[in-house]
Amino acid sequence: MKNTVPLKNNNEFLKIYKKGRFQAGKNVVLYVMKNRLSLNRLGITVSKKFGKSVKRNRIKRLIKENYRYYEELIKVGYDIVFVARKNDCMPDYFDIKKEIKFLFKKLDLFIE
RNA sequence: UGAGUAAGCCAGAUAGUCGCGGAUACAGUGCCGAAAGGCCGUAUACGAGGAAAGUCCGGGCUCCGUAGGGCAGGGUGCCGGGUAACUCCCGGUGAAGGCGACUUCAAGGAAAGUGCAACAGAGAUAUACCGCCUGUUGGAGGUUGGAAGUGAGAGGUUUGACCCCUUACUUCCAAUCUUCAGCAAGGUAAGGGUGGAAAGGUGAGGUAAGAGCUCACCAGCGGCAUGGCGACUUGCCGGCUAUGUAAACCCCACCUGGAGCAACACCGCAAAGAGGGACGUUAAGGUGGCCCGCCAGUCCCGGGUAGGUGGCUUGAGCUAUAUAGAAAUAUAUAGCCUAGAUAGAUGACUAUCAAAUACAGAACCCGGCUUAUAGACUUACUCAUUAU
RNA sequence: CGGGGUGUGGCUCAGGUGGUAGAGUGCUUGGUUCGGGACCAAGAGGCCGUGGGUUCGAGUCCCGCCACUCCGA
Repeated sequence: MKNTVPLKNNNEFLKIYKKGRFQAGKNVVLYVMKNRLSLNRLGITVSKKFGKSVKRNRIKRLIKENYRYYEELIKVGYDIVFVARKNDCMPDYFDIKKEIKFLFKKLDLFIE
């Protein structure tokens, strides 16, 4: 991931939840805020309520993989946070892919 | 063939494309830096589990100055062995369950002492309500004996009265038996009916009625002998009966200082810990409950950062073989190096295999236990049925 | 990652020393009132988080799980 660094601090997450734009999907919620850098910063959050550690790791990996797929197609200079939502059945790779495409479109992040 | 018991093993594989982590090697007159080095790039091999989980035990390691003794507290609890250690493992003993293979068991002491045992029941750790028996008092009835009276008969003296004998009936007295009622009386604990439990069980003798009162067998207790390292087994003898509960206090034996890698050590940042104040050798303080012992300093106060490095993976390690042992396990030899992250690396897609799906993700490290778990396989054994 | 704590009527909590599980509030019914509230009386509602064990008998004692929650740089 060339243009992306991970987002680490808790207060950065809080800032994005408070001031950023968001769009909710079935399995994930996407928060987006402009930063003044020439890169994107990515954060993924999964709460303990989602499941045990295997499930939490699984959803994180699926989101990361899909972000990697779309990375070159989206605009630069944003903080992006994904929040996994608890659902009855575990989503697979293609569910997440579809949903992330939909969310990016809604928040107008694709390069024209 | 069916049903079952025990032990063990695997935890998708192969190929391709993209992606992640640390390690090693290489390269670029690349970027940052005074340098050490870091970042970017390429290649190579490696990269979660049988439970990584729960954190229930044990140990290593680190710090608390030392980690000593005693008390308290906590833990363990049939016997022998294994181990660094254990609440673990192996083998055995006993008890319980199963037709059996086999499984399960916190399995020391209740005769050191204390506590508790609701309700029910006559009575709850010994008692005596009912009952049974004896004694005694009274009533009723039967039998026997005696006395009196009446009637009848016979006899004697006879006019008769009267006397004697026999028999029947009535009354009274005594003895005895049966039965009923009572007793501030005694004996008894077989029977009643409650309860989880009523001071051994069954049968016979015995007795006024009964009772281990006596005897036989059984259970339990003690002693001796036998076999065994031992738990214990088997046999003989003795006394004659001992409620349950110790996952109630307790007694006995053994073990046990506390805290945890967010321990801890070093570096850096910061106006600043190389600071200030208080107490002190008769004392106070520390030793994470107390005392003794020991120590020589101890205690209190105020700000910020929450960064980096080490600890961090070569270890009670893994594999193979041999030897010792019944086994757990130990020893020897040879070979191997097999995650080490720090917001936290293993993922995605395609194809093939009949199918790829369970529980589930290392965080200082080991040995166990417990719990979760789709499917597939191997070995040994038991029972039932059929055929030979 | 490590160390603790708590689960009892719908809700907030007692009971923890083995012997029929209780309080307040809420709910239902009746009374009182013209009606409501307040008040009075009666009642329902619990296998004490869950699975075993010890015991004659566990909410209580012991062991294993589950859920929630607090603390530690």
